[in-house]
This record gives sequence, structure tokens and C-alpha cells, in this order.
Amino acid sequence: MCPKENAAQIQSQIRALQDTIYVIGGKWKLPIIHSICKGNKRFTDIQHSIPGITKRMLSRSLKELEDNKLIVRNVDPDFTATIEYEFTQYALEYGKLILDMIRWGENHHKVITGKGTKR
Amino acid sequence: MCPKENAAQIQSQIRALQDTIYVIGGKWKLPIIHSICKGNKRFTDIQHSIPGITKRMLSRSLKELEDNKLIVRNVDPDFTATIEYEFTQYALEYGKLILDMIRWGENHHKVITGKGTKR
DNA sequence: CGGTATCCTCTCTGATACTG
DNA sequence: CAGTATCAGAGAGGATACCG
Repeated sequence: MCPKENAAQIQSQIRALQDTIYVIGGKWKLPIIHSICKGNKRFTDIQHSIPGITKRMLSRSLKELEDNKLIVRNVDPDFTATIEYEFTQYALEYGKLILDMIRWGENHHKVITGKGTKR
Repeated sequence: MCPKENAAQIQSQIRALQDTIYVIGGKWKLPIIHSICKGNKRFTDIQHSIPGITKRMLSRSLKELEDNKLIVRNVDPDFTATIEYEFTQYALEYGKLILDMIRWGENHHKVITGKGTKR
């Protein structure tokens, strides 16, 4: 598991890993990703699909996801300034990793609660 | 990317994913995992191998990793109460996912800084 | 050596009101 | 509709001192 690289390279790997976690970390990023995944594209639609989220947190989280190029914000000025959020191709490539993380998390839950098959 | 399951199941998947992130999230978990990976087993050795960490945070983080069964705490009462931390077999199975996350994080860094091949 | 206890700070999140 | 501004609370993390 532990690669045999020099110290500087490993520090950079740890940072890479922390970045990976940061991008989808926090309280709302994953529910938002899921909501867009389900077909919601507009700010208010996304907000209503996630119980408990405020405009403030939705706005901030969308901006961070956009900064990380996982979603794009499309403004259509012709049709009364409709704004839509969509996944980037890049985000779709992230999908497999997310599914792996889900699988690990589900198994982990069983392990911790003592109903697991492993350990 | 988005599975076609019912709502309750998806909520549980999102929770599973948030758990996955939480287990290795925070400021010190990954450096600690790396330090043990490199062969450090004792509290003080781990502490000295991670610049800036305090006893308090090391203690808390080790306890959380132990609660999540990624490491075990072995007390040897015969030899002046030596205490050693080690990975569980379970943690080693986590390794592949961590490597995938590192790879994504490294590529992500290139994408965000504009030097990436993707996007 | 391997921790705990206490206090403090700083960031993240929530509530609410306002805006083009 | 799609946000921004402001303020307040909760929680993560840091500094330091103490303990078996």
C-alpha cells in the first residue's frame, strides 16, 4: 500500500489526496452532486430537492464545484436569463471513483456496526 | 454515473460516501496513515515524523482511526508498557481506493491549474 | 513515554433580511 | 429567480500545562 517514493513526492501525494477529499467534502456537496445527477438543473429546483439546505450554502457550494470544474453554470440571456447547472465531462470521469467510495463506505458501515463479513 | 435506485437507497449511499470521506478527513488523518505506513509504530515516533502535529491532535486522530478499525493499538505490558500502532488487514484493503483517490487528486491539480490534458 | 484537561481562536454553517 | 450581506452559534483545531 505504501509507495516507495521520496519524501517530497509523498508530501505532494498527501496533498493530492486531501484535495480529492476537499472537493466533495463538507455537508452539502454530495447531496448537490446527486441532485444534479437526478436531472435538476436550476437553482431553485436543486434547493427544493435537498431538504434543509439554505440559499447561502447552495450558492457557496455550487461556486466551489464550479471552481473545481465539476459543474458548469450556463446563463441563457435570450430566455429571461435562465441559469442552468450541468456536469462537466470531467465530473463524469470522477463518477467511477465516487462509486468505489460508496462501495467502501457501505461495507465500512457494516464493519463498524459489527455486521460485516470482513476483519 | 447516477444509479437508478429509489430515494431511500440513494440517501443511504450518500451517507456511506460521507462516511468514507469522514474516516480519512480532517487535517491529520492522512499524514498519520502515511507515517504508520512508513514503519512508525510508537506514539512519539509518529509525532516526530509529522511536523506541526500536537500530542492532542495525534491522540484524538489515532483514537478515531482505531474506532474505525483502520489501526490497532497494541499494549505490551511485559516490556515497560510499550504501545504500538499498526494497520489492520481491513485498512490494507482500503489501500487501493486511497491510491485511486491520489491519482484523481494529482490529475485534478493539473486540471485546475490549467496544465491538464483533460477537460 | 503516552497521553488528558483546559482554554482560546478561527472556520464552517445556519438564520434572516435584502437585491437586481 | 438567483442570488448577496450580515450576524450568531457550533465545532475543528491549536497552545499550554498537568498526570501516571
